Amino acid sequence: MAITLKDVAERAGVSRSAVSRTFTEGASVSAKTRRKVEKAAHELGYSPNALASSLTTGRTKLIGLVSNNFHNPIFLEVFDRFTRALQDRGLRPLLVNLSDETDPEKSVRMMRQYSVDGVIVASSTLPPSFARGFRDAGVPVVHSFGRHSSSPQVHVVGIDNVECGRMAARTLVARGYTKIAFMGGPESATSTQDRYTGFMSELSQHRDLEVSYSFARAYSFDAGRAQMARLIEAGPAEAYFCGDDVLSIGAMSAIDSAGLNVPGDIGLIGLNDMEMARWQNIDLTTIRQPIQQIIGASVELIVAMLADPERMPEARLFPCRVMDRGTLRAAP
Amino acid sequence: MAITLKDVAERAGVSRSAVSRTFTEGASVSAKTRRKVEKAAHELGYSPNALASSLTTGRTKLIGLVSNNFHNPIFLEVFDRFTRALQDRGLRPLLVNLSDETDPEKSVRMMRQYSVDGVIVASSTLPPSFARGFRDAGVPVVHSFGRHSSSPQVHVVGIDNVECGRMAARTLVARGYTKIAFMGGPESATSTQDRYTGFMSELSQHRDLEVSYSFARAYSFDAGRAQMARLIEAGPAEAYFCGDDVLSIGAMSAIDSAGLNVPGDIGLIGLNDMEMARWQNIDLTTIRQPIQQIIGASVELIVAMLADPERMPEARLFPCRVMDRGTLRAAP
DNA sequence: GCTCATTTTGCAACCGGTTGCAAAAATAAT
DNA sequence: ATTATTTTTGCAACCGGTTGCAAAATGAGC
Repeated sequence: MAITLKDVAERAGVSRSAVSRTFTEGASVSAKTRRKVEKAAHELGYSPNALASSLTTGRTKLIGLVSNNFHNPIFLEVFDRFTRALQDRGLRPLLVNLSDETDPEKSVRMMRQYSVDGVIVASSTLPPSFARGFRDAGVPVVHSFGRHSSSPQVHVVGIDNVECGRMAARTLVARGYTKIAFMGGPESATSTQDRYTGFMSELSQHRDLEVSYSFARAYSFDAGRAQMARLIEAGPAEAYFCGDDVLSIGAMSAIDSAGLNVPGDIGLIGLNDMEMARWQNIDLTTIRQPIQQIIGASVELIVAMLADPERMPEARLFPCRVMDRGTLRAAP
Repeated sequence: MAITLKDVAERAGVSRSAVSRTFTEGASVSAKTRRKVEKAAHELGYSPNALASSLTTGRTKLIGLVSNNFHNPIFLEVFDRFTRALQDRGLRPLLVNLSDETDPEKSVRMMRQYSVDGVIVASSTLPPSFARGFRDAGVPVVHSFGRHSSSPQVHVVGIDNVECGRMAARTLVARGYTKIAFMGGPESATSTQDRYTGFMSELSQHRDLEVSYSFARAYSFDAGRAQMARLIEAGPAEAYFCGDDVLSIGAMSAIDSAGLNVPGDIGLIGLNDMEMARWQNIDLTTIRQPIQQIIGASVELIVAMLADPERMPEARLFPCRVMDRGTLRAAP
């Protein structure tokens, strides 16, 4: 059915090696045979079988893109950017949706079966051990949006969530709020834990403030709305650092439904700065995570690992900054 | 480096064929050798190379998932559903982002190089000819969210956009609006064209109504907001059928910014019923597109084509219905 | 225990490419 | 024109599996 190397070779009247060589970068072929081969290939509509060649070269140009965040709008941006960045480098993303899969072993085996050249784990909630599973199996891996550590075991690209927590705390204090709180994402997420740590550590220096915290059951609108409704019921704080933007929007909606006003009655600051945060009817004050750079660096790193799999793991963290919009009151 | 069939065979003291057979469904192996092989495989941590086996079997279990809608929040739901549905059947989605790629030839060649078993084109804007390119290359293809025709050349799964246009028109008329308009997505999108056609054809029967139309430059928040701002400037209609939900939300924002009120001053009805439409601070009246069913049917069809590539192309259309929320006034 | 049917097994060829190596051809040097 | 050097070419083996076929092993029946 499909046209193979052999067909082209016969038509061009050369050996199979000659054909193979015309299609591989930097191989030795004379201009004359190259022309002959290209002509034959074109006439037959031949395109080389990438998978067959991967057998001998050991390269598939397949990159596993593993995520469990298929419900957070920001991940549409993430997938868009990742797929483009990979495509630009001639790599192909093999998508793995972890949403209902709990066993890390399974996805490791899966990726090995398809002999991907590398894996990008894009998740702010999975523990470092997950990415380590790939490394242990000898698969180059980069954990994007992951938790960093001083002695990283795998490449991590993302932000300093602890510092972001501090930044949020400082911002709320600077705006003169005295009764402030953390409304985090799921407690099991590493990003939640780190943001909590930073937030609390910064505030521990201010003995005059009333500080509290709670967690939503997921990074989702519904969870944010439900949690904020509970908080309002119990008597809310003046301002909240929400786990991320989508939680903030959920919280906003609950505040609205309770007949209260943002930022008049309750101030909110999110994290991510997803596209939607800029929508004028949302206009969320939030901490901007430089997605584009994180993804750029992630792809760069995975490419570097293809060349040198033994490369020492590093953590690349990008600075975040507050995007001041309409959900916090002005500084006093 | 990696463990191969041969390694397992040696360790188990059997032939390579025996090992291969224990790992292929319905092959003839005695219980005894199967035990030996499984033991050895487990000890070595062997997992078969899916790509190598694809060479002889002609099956990669790779499905190309091609889309150009990486900016519409609804597509996060779409990707989530697709990846899960495919995974559940042991298939792997190979993601192709068409956003900045214009040449269909190129993606066809790409898919052929990776010898995907089939392709799902998930797009409401690409013309039928795009999917046909795959079919012509001998690749099984399903066009999800695509335009249907009476004599489909490829499998199409989606909705009847013309009928949806009519439905929107009927709804607006039933609510007593007399000055109504269509604010479509990009004019080049097949979905826009069809919805426009249906909308207009339904309204052509009502000579007493004032009907107008315009198009936004994309299915996006910004485009919807900008377009509605223009319309308000020029003197708006009483109610709009917007190309999709994200356009509606953009429009809502513009109406809000102009100091007008939804649905008091301007009524809106969208299309899709994405998760966000249900958010209480958006609460969009919209026409529900049964995404889950569309995706289920798409995957079912692609699987069916794997078994029988010659299967006659069919169009599977699912009915839509109006989700009545807060952006249209009640019937008079 | 022997024959015959059935199951299990290994051999070897093949899938569609790549690549080391030595022979052949082209080019450069004398 | 002859020889030395470089480039191009084809052969053959290999990548990691699968599979048709015939031989070997097993089991049934007598």
